Amino acid sequence: MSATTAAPRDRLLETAATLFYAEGIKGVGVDRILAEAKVTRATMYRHFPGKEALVVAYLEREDAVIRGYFEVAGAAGGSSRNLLERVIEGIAEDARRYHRRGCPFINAAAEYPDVDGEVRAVIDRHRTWFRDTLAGVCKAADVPRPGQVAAALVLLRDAALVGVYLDGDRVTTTFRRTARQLAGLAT
Amino acid sequence: MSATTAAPRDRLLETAATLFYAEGIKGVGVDRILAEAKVTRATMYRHFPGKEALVVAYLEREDAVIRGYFEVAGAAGGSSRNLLERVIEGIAEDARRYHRRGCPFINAAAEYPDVDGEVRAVIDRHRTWFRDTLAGVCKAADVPRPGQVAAALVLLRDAALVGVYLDGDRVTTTFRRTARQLAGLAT
DNA sequence: GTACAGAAAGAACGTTCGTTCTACTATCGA
DNA sequence: TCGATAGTAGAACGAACGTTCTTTCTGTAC
Repeated sequence: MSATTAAPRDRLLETAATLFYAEGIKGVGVDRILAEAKVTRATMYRHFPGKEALVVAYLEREDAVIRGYFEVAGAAGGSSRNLLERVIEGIAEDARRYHRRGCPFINAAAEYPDVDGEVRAVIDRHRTWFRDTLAGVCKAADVPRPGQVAAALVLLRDAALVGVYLDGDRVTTTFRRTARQLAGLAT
Repeated sequence: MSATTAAPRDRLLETAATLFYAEGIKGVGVDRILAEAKVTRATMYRHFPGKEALVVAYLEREDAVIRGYFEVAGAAGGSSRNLLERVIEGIAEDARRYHRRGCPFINAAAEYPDVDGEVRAVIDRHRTWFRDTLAGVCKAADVPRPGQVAAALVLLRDAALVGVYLDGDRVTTTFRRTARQLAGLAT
């Protein structure tokens, strides 16, 4: 079972995602992706209209993974209050372990200023979903002013991801403490 | 008095700063900067060793502006508690009015993954200064646990800048409310 | 067996990238 | 007046960019 066992399209997306996240999008050329994915140019352009489509697919994949986290956490049972606790803990752990280079969506937005582009549309969809989902969790947990708290938690998650990247792990402590305080959880 | 009155170096930096912030760094070529600044290639390479030096100068300029804000606010007098209030208000206003495309440093970091590069060094210096300065303000204002509060305020400021860019002005309300609450100010 | 689709391989397109270079001109202090 | 300095103007560099193309191979379904 060689490294090229997976389907070309999957290798392409996997490689692109890794490189885009680690080195920035404009900083990674198509040639580089093709070489590391061991996929030829023609194959890539059969699966994706161009580089930007690859970027969109990368972000949509990222979005799907995060939605998956929430589905698993929601299905796991436990009280609503406990779910809120696990969400906060999950964000901190995710930042510390899997997103040491910051938030893929925030990073991509830095490189794509055009509000009307497809890239920004994906980012927008993800953020809207996240904000709404978090508000639902807060409401279910009987948090006073759930909308306000959810909005603040969204801010804090952005900050936690940026903070781990630029300032190191210690911000996760600040994130946990601040988030729990806002949500009215035991400190 | 034509548009090219200012010294070439100043025009260069002004133009580069505007373009880098508005469109991202890797997305803006040297040719573009030269054309809009009405400066020739040779002149640019006389003042700056290369594009990266222009990026560093852009970020250092941004850093200097923000330090200037704090100097003015500090010299203006008023109680320490009032200074803390003005700092929070200043961050919100700055995000809403002058940084609608997010934080220049966070955006630049998204495009420069190399921790050892000069770009990341400038970013690091800025963030360290900001964190320390904010801790000093909190301490002077007799905020309980000033270190913790300052750390949380840094997180919130990152989030406010990102939030205004990607979600719109309404996050400044969340920022103000959350920041004031953490700092123990009247809501 | 034949036909067809997907993938591999690689040449080539024109454009832009950052950078270097030469040559000419304007300014200003020594 | 001379010579250094800084700016203008524009050609040119090799490399990388994203994209398109033709050709060959290899399965698999009819």
